[in-house]
Amino acid sequence: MSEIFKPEQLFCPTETMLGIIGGKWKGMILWCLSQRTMRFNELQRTIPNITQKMLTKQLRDLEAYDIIVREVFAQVPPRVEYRLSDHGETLKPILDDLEEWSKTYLGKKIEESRSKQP
Amino acid sequence: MSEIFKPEQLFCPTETMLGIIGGKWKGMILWCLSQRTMRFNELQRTIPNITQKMLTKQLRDLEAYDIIVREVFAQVPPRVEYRLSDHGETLKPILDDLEEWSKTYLGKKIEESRSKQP
DNA sequence: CAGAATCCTCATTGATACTG
DNA sequence: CAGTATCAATGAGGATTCTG
Repeated sequence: MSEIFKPEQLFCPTETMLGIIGGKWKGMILWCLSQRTMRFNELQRTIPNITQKMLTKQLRDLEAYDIIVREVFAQVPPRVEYRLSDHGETLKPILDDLEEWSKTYLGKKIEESRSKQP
Repeated sequence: MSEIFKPEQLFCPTETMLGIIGGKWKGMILWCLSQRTMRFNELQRTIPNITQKMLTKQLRDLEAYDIIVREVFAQVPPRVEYRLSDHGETLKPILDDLEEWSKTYLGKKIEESRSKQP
């Protein structure tokens, strides 16, 4: 997943997708940016425990995949905004579905564990 | 992702989801099993380069998440079949959407790279 | 056939300090 | 503010051997 484009490996579309949104942080970053445009520090404050290094790396990856857009404002102090690209926007319904499925899944799981230990 | 259930960390449904279908192999395994029930060796022959250890581990994970069902037939030689659980079945439309999105994404990417190097 | 057990490598992640 | 740079830890994934 570190090399951004390996056409030989792209025979499986689902794997491509998981390469893009997978990992520990990408889901949360995309969720944040699907709400609105955010600055670097906003993202870091919003996402618990993410380090600067990780946030930077994930943002660079997503940018390379054309999922997000990085806009630099030439001013002091520096200001960099991140937002979903057009590509990224098409991802939103998918992410919503994922969220919906997960909620249902977790709901059932919690129900099950409750009925076992009353 | 190694510990199967950490309720404290499950506040983010999307992350849960990615924990379930993420990783290098789960996508392919789920895709296979969404086609039909398969035996261990069938899966290994179908999925390129996966080792026994990895296949075993991923299958155990998916089983623990209640996404697939493992059925053992008491006979010699041993026979074990894997199939999607009811939970897993609800995942199919999502996987289809992921595949669809990825195809479109890859299509645009190939188009772009073609127009840059004619 | 369907694995379990062991040992190993290397990419991902993290902690910390520094900077234009 | 928005990053780099460096070093250290972790764990996913792999190679190989063995077994009921």
